[in-house]
Amino acid sequence: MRVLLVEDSVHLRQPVAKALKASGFAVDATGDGAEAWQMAQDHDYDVIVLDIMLPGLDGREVLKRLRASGRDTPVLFLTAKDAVEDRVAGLRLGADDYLVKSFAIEELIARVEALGRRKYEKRSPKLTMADLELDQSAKTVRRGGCDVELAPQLFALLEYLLLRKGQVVSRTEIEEHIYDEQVSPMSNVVDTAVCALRRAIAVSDDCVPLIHTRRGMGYVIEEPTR
Amino acid sequence: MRVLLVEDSVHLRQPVAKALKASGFAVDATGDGAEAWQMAQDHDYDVIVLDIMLPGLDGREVLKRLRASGRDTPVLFLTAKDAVEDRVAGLRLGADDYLVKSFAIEELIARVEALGRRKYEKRSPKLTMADLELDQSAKTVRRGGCDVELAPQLFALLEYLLLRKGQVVSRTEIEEHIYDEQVSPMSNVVDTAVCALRRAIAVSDDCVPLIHTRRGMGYVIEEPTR
DNA sequence: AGTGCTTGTCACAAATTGATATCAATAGAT
DNA sequence: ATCTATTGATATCAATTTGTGACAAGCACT
Repeated sequence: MRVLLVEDSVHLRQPVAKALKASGFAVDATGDGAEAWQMAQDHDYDVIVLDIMLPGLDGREVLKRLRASGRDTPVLFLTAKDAVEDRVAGLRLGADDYLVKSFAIEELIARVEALGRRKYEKRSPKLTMADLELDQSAKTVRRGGCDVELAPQLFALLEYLLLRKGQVVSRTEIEEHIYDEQVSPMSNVVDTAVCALRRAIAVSDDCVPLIHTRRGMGYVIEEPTR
Repeated sequence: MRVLLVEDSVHLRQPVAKALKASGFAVDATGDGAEAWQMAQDHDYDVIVLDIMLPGLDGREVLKRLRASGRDTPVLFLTAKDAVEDRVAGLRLGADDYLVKSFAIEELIARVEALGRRKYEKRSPKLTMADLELDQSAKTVRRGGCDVELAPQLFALLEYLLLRKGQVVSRTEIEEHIYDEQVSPMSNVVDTAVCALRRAIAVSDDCVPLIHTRRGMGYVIEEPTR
């Protein structure tokens, strides 16, 4: 999942970005409203964390433009004040959630996770398919009763595939959701990651393969009905 | 929109129910956890507002059961205390939002509306014809409940034919849409592709042919009405 | 109407091209 | 120091292309 973090105070932005990354998100961060708007146009983020008070463009304005351009990316507002009318106004503008500053970082994480899930219409933090089970909040994976340890990136990949199970996911889409900005173009990171993930979730010899290749299109994770 | 309100304190339940009704929601209210669970099973609510502290079943427990039974109804938690770990736990259980008691009623309304709206905003683009179904974004095709795997070019061809269903499409048009620019003039790529596509979507022996040739003109994809 | 000619269409197989899997080595992070 | 991520090279595999022959439909001429 890829998150855009917009917050002008470096003292807040840095630790938050770090914590989000530690939770397995790909994070792009900026402190400038106009730049944020630009980035949001360039990429379809899974969640946007948006400070209201910003240099350049105001957070509200960024949200307004975003909605006007038809994007329905979940947005979490960061508000300095606790005034009710502010929150209500934010929600009516199309924000999905807000936090009052002085929040605990773990709470922000939990909310960003919840919003991310919502984008894919999943309401439970557990993703399953056949004998495979992934718990988004506990960050654990089991296959047929066997615990599987996945490196963060592989976990993120599996999570993304599961969120879109049954759908063919292109390399580009994977790249954009799993990795943040610095991705070198002509690289086979995705291939390699898929290869590693396949091996990792093949817990026993008689394991049905779940991740299928659609040549020229991408990958699908699908029930082995066939 | 139908809302289930679960809150044991009558002093809170009554005015909230009234306000929700005034905003145009159909409201069912109860103060008992077990009863709430029962009601949630009987009816597929658009939003559930759930107090954590409840007689009978605990709010958390209700949510857990709800998710376990596969319901993905949006849930808004009402928490008495402002303890961070409580909120985090709730969100991790699959709640979509929460409010700390002492909230303003208009804020609750705004949030319930936001949650309810979401449910009806999703749709994946699908092209269909007879028992054939093509999902453009998932890049999947089904024929009469059977998954069909199509190579990229065949997929593109079928997509194009479906976009122009009922119309006769010339070879040249197909060439121009499916193949970028350069195709050697005297080539039968299109014929070959159509042939392959016909075979691919003939999933069973008693399949009506959908792609018809118009001699000297091109191809049409049409309902077998005739 | 029937016969043969012509042209458009279909189906197959072989060849080409291009995409993908996997490995091993390096760079980076914890 | 160990684990993880990234890269590039290579072997493998599958989709697409191309060429060929058979086939069917339309046409003209008898």
